[in-house]
Amino acid sequence: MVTIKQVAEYAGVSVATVSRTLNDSGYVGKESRRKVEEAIKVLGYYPNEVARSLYQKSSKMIGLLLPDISNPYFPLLAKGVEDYAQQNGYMVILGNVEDNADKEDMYVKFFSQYNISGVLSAASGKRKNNDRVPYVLLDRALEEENYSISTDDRLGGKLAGQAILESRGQNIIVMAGPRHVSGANDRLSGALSVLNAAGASYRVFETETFQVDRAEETAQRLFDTFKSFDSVIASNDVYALAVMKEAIKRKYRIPEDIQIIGYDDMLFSRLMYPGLTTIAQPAYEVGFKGAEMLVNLIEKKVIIDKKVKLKPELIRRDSLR
Amino acid sequence: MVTIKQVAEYAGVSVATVSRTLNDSGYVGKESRRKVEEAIKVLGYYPNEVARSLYQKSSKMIGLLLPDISNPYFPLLAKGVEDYAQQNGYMVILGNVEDNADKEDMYVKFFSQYNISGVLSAASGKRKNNDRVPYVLLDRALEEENYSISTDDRLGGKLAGQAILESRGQNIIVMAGPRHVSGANDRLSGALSVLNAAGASYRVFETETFQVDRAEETAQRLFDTFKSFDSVIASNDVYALAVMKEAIKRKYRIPEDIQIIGYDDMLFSRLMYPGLTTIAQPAYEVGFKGAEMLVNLIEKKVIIDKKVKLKPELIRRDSLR
DNA sequence: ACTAAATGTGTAATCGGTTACAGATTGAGG
DNA sequence: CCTCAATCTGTAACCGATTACACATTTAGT
Repeated sequence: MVTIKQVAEYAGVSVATVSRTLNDSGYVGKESRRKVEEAIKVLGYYPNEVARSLYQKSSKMIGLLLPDISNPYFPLLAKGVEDYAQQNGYMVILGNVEDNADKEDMYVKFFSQYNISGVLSAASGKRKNNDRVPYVLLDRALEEENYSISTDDRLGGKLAGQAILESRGQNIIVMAGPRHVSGANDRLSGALSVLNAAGASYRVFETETFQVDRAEETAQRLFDTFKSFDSVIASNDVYALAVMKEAIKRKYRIPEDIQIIGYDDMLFSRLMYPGLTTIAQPAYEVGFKGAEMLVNLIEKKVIIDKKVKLKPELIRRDSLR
Repeated sequence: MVTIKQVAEYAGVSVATVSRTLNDSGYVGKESRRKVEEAIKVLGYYPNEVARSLYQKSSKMIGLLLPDISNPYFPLLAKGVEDYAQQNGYMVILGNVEDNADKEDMYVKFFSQYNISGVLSAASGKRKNNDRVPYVLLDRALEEENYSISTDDRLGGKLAGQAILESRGQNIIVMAGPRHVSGANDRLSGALSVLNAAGASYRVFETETFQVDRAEETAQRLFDTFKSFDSVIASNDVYALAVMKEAIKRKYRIPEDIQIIGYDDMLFSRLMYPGLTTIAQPAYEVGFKGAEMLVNLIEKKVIIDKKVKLKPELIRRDSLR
């Protein structure tokens, strides 16, 4: 690796001058600048970020904490983060924390060992942000006064409820996601508020997990528990799919006999037959805007909103009448 | 942040002694060790990796280059990498390179600026590995003599071909993935070898991309191009799904009229109705073993196989007769 | 022409670790 | 009791950058 010292030597100036040229800081004479630029080009020099970040006590890296990369929602979010970061000269460090507070702590410690300049967290943990590092919450707006980007899940729930009402759902099953996921509660309460206002008749089906492997079994249980219903508001697309599969297996027609609405809009939701009507969450945008907010925080720019809520959107396909 | 200097001071020894205690290197007296450990505990000290890596010219970070995180195959792979890394004290830096050689170069440069100790790449680019950093290829075993972990795609293709033959495919369409993806070629040639050996009649349908948004359109084109066929070997699960959807839309029954086999085994493949029979790729394992190989390379342990090929597996569900 | 401000440059300290080297102490063997 | 090796420990150099400070040289203003 070529160092600043070698550049200085080649250019016939001191390392300070090279550094000033690199960072456009302080005064640098015309001729010196030319010689330094020449040397940099000839030697193919680029600065060592480790040395830089040792002195600055901060590197151009941001940490991204995810509860589960294999859940299809998060890769999209990660892509948004990565795109913004990359465009602004930051690197993303990935941490898969699996709803495990210890793992989360471990990562936060790791991060600080590497002088990471900020953290983006979609993980559940309520960190007491005693470390001075900028922290932005993704998709988990807690009550406290921290920065966050999230989807308006209550609105999403309302949208789903409205869509079902508009397509004349009479006998509705509302699947409630796990209680400990705050977004799931908001969706439920949003949906119920609309249903209640319209005086519709519905029943709530509790599911205790978002785990994919349990989806099929849960769908079976739903059909076994409730005899007759004509509409299902699923807690997410994976469950919607499982319900759809079970419905078709049991010879119901979709949407004629049973209509279904999902939540998330995963890529396969439109590849189903019939296409799944669902509430799209702007996962990519959550990631992108989260990264933007974090970088602004790091670079101490003004931030208008501490808490940004993005709007979900109804995607009409064929699983509603 | 508490530094080694403060620890030394508190313990009443020199920084060298603290460092020796931390790294179990050189001689450290019993009493000194005790005092240092005490001080570390009291002060809550943990070493700054940036400083360490500046001197060592290598950090405990590995770079992971992915062509597209939003493609559902890669998150699983990433999880495998992340799990192994985390268990062995390494951090993972994510780079989404999108089949873009410039972006890949940019990342490799980024990585070297951060003294990254190794790179795991699932990206297409054939890097002239002139940098001395350990490099392991994931799922892209090139001819050259570099390290790699990949799936035996030829075998996967054969498995698919055999499965179709066993379920009495008469008139087979084989979808060829993009030519520039080496794995896609291997699958194709594997499938064809089996089909040829059996003297089966088939036609090859070329697709030029693995992009998800093009899947539906491609499936329509397939049906428009070929009048009659009873079996499809799809280039991956997304395409298999799109073909299934189009088939159902056109009132074909699956698997009675048309049977379909996919490739990858994505999570939604079993949530379809009918469940998609497919060739499962051990994505998680590719990631995990790749990380293992890389870490062994970094730590200069002996490596038995430079090129590891993992076996794909047939997952029987309901889309074959 | 004379002073003050603006500009240009190099030396050395600093960031927080690791380690070569030297000097001190202890212990074993003769 | 002496010698030599083994064991401990501290000082200082080093990793590759940034920057405070001192000093030199221009430039501007009167």
